[in-house]
Amino acid sequence: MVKNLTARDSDYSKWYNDIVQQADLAENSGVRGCMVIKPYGYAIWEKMQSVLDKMFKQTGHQNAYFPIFIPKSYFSKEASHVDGFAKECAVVTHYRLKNAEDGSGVEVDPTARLEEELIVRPTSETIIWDTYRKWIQSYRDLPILCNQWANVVRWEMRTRLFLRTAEFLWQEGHTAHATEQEAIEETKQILDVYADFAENFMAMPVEKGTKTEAERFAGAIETYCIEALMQDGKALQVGTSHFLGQNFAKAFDVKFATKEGKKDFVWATSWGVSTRLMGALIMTHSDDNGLVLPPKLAPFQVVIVPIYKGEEHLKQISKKVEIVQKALQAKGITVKYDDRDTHKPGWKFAEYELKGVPIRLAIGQRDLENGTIEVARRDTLEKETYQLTDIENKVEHLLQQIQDNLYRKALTRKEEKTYKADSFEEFKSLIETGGFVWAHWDGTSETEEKIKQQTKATIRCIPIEKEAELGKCVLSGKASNQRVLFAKSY
RNA sequence: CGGGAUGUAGCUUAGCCCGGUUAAAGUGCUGGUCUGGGGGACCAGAGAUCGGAGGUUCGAAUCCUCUCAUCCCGACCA
Repeated sequence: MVKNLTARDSDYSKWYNDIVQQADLAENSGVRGCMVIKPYGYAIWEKMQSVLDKMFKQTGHQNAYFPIFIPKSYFSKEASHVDGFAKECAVVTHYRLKNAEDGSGVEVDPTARLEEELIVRPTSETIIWDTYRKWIQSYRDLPILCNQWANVVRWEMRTRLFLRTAEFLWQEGHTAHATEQEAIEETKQILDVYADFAENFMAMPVEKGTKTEAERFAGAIETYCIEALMQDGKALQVGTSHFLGQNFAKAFDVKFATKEGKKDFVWATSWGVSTRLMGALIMTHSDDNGLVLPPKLAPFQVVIVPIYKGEEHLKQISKKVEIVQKALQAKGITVKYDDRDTHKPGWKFAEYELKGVPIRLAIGQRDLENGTIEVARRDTLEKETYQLTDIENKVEHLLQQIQDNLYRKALTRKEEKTYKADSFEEFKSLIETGGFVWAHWDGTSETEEKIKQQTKATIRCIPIEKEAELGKCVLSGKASNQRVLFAKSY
């Protein structure tokens, strides 16, 4: 029987869950709010990691690793940081189990209580700045440019696979600088790296900007972000880069001797992207037939399906396939040849479509006779028969075309769903429709909050390249010199 | 934490209101035959202490009580 995906139009979030499960990306686990990332899903994450990791290294960063546990006392040192995370921290209180006396299994040994409780990291600023204090004495020790790939835990009430889970995987960069200017530049540089990655690898257009005070990272002076628009018209924050000022340096007493021999606090940044990118990737390109992957992030870019009758016939085809496969691999194209006899061609076609493989090649008797191969592209679902000659160049070209086409489609969709509103009535109805709405805002948290209460829309970001435009706040009517980006968000 | 709902085969569910043979179906799984250019057909099989505990009854998946778990809505959420 046909596995049926829920259609996007009938129930978007069910469609999303169906894709995650049926494309073998992830599933819920025995632990509430925590997911199992399955091999195929993890392979996509590994692709993302390897691209980003290269980008971080090219910009001078090094990887390191800091502990998953943070002493409670460290956590208390930066006041707003505590406020931001306290409500969703998992806490380790004991270090030993024992057999229950009634034989019902194991229980926590009450005599093994930790003297100081440990927080499972929701983010690592505190433990890292406690460490940086020891690393930094002089301006000569700066800058420090570290990144870590790690898991973090935030005890969320409502979770969704990839988009919001209690445990998730991410990278967190933590840098230390001698000057404010340098730290701000670092923050912006990383934002550019994220935007570059989103657009050129994920084929996902983003808006760059800064967060309002209400949406800012707990402990940051300024939070920069990239925001993407999903197919259902809701925004998703996909990356953040924070200028932390001297907040953590002061909280952890990290000072350095300047060239002039004076003491000053160190300037800091932190930045991260997480497995939420997987959710963004799914919701940006996929359709009612399943996942659609941009070639640059697909675990394998091409799948080859043989169509045959009997073992002898398969051998003949496999010989031909081997030649094609080698030619493609020589081009650096990743190929999977699925010659399993346990599944039929039709089944395989549907399966790889569901899994978003960019190009499918099929080869059968007809092709053996004609020296051809069938080429199907996932993004448009078009099928064409190509001559085998020079197939590797044709496929290489097609992969690039698919990558470009996905970006163009996503960009068009984003532009179509981006509006300007000049009255509150207009604003409300556009927000209701779904999409990005540019509107004037008077700059106060009160207005921001009122708008949120009335429309559920939040300010996603304040654009960086400021297009000065005088206007009046869409709610209060007070003067404003710039539009900001509103949307309902995940 | 407030409101609502659901637990029956690996998965999705029927049966429950109105108690009565051996708990039903689809899908998935195993074996076989035919098949093979878009999730194939047929045949034969395996698979469930009906979430758990207690109670009512001659008899409980079904009724009652308690309990556990999960899901949805709200609140909360860089």
